[in-house]
Amino acid sequence: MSRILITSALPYVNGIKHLGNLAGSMLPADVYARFQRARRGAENVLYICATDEHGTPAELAALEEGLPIADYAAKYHRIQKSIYDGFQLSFDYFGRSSSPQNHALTQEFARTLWAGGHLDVRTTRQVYSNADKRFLPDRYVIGTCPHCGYDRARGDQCENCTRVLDPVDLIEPRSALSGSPDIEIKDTSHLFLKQSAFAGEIRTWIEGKKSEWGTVVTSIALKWLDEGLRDRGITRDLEWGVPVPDDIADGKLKGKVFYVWFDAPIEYIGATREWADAKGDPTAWERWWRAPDNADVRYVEFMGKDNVPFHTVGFPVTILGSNKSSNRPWKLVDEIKGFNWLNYYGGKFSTSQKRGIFMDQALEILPADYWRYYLIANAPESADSSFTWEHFAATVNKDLADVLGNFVNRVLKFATARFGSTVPAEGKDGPTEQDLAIRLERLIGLYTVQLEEMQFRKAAQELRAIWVAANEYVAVAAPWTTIKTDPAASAASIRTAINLIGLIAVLSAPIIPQTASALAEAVGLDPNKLIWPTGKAADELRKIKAGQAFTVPPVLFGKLLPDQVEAYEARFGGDS
RNA sequence: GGCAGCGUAGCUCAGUGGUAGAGCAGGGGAAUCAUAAUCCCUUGGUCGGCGGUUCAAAUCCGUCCGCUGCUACCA
Repeated sequence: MSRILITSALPYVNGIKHLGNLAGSMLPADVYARFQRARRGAENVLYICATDEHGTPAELAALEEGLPIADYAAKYHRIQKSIYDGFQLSFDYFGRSSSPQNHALTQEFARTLWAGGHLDVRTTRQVYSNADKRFLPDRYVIGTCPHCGYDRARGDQCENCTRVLDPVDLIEPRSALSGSPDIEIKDTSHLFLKQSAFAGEIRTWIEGKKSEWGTVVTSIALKWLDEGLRDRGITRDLEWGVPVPDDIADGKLKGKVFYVWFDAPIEYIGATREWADAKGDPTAWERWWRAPDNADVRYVEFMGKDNVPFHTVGFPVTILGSNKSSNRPWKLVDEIKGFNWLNYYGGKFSTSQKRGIFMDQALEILPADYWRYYLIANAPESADSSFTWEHFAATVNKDLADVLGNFVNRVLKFATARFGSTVPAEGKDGPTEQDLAIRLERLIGLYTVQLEEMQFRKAAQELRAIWVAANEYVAVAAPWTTIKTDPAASAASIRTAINLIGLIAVLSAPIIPQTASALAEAVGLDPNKLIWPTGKAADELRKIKAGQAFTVPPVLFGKLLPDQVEAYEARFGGDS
């Protein structure tokens, strides 16, 4: 059995993430990981994620909270982790890009790249703020736009006229942090990754993946290549980060750290090493990441479209460059699943404007499965998708409460009333059960293919179709009618219907794991041992035997009422 | 400005050359086990506009309009 390595883009440590981050990388990756574990065994799947902790925004956020950056990063790592636990994200390990493991790996990659001639030192001119005592990234310099006169233009781009700027273009430039005009342009040296040398190799690679990867990914990657790959600075003048080792460039870069986009993808490997160390098997990470021991590993990355350039160009250059001088090459990604944006009422989720829903708030309102189902059924796969409370409520009420929840409830309540609390033994399967099995076999096949191909919207549609098929079965079998004339037939229908609940638990588990566990427990299955169906559907419908005790779980999904929807809109800034 | 993606039924979206599809909403019916839930049937679209290629275009090409995003020192 081949193994699958899964990573989702590292959430930035800067505060609490909103639902867009969940929908566009972590949640689909988790669904895929859960599906693959059920299919090929948990030991053949490794799902890795981590907080991305370096960079200017984190340092500034720490200043704002009055915390040392290390404490700030630790705090938000902890907070994010607990929220992801709440959403049932089943990381095998959730690491930190500031870990010692990542420091070591990042420095090792840099040394190898330096030795291989893939890095060089260049002097750049950078804005320095004397008041803030730090270099400022372009966007943290503000001033008057030379083109349109907008007086709060940022150094990278004017938000008013959308023109791309250089900080030196600005009239009356000042620091965006302190507002101080006491800034100057200073020379500073940085390491550059010679990406341009890899343009041909990257293009060949991307072209080869064109039919396999989605348009979001390949079109963004090819756009960068078409515009010409530029070499990229991979160090910064900051305190917090992975230090550039002294043995690179004769110590000329002493005191500088690597650019967050250099060390963040390496943390995929770093976090795997954290995982290996944590479980006391310190070389286990290499069996996933390095040839030849990882020959059976397929590596899949999940990310939003903003991350695509770094995963199709930057990180691959790091890997390919290092591999040129290694007899144990690093794993290059096999498949990239990219997502568009989840919008909020057609606009962006916005922290500053208090629009949209943050993950901690979402969990306060409703359990994880409500969000997980909605976000997978409406995943921004082919285009941006838009969250509205009306749509959310309609989806939850119809699909989860009416179609799934009510099915379980109607079957188990009727069964308890007529047959007690164990699965009845009477009666035999007939043509109705055969029809059901034929239908399920087809639906399970379609659903499995969609999950395997990571078509999440379609997968959710197929899962829903399975729930509908369950309702159709009981409507045709009508045990409430047959109970009057042919109690054995009624018993057989109920036995099949209870097995349907068990099967639904297995099939639903990747998307709605908490509900799946509740269903499994209700019909006497071990929720930790749900195996993906591979055999005949008819056999799947006979797994739960006569005499098995079952319980009626509390109502699985409540409905969102119109006045609640209105209240949420008011609270979260929805405008309908 | 340049580039990319999108524009299909009231809503959310499939469909990439061969007689327009799904779910929801709307309408009709059945059933009464169940969270008044379910099941069946059904109304509804000149596939953004215009032009072209083709025996045949939602699908390919051109052009225009609209929405969204990206444009490399935010990540």
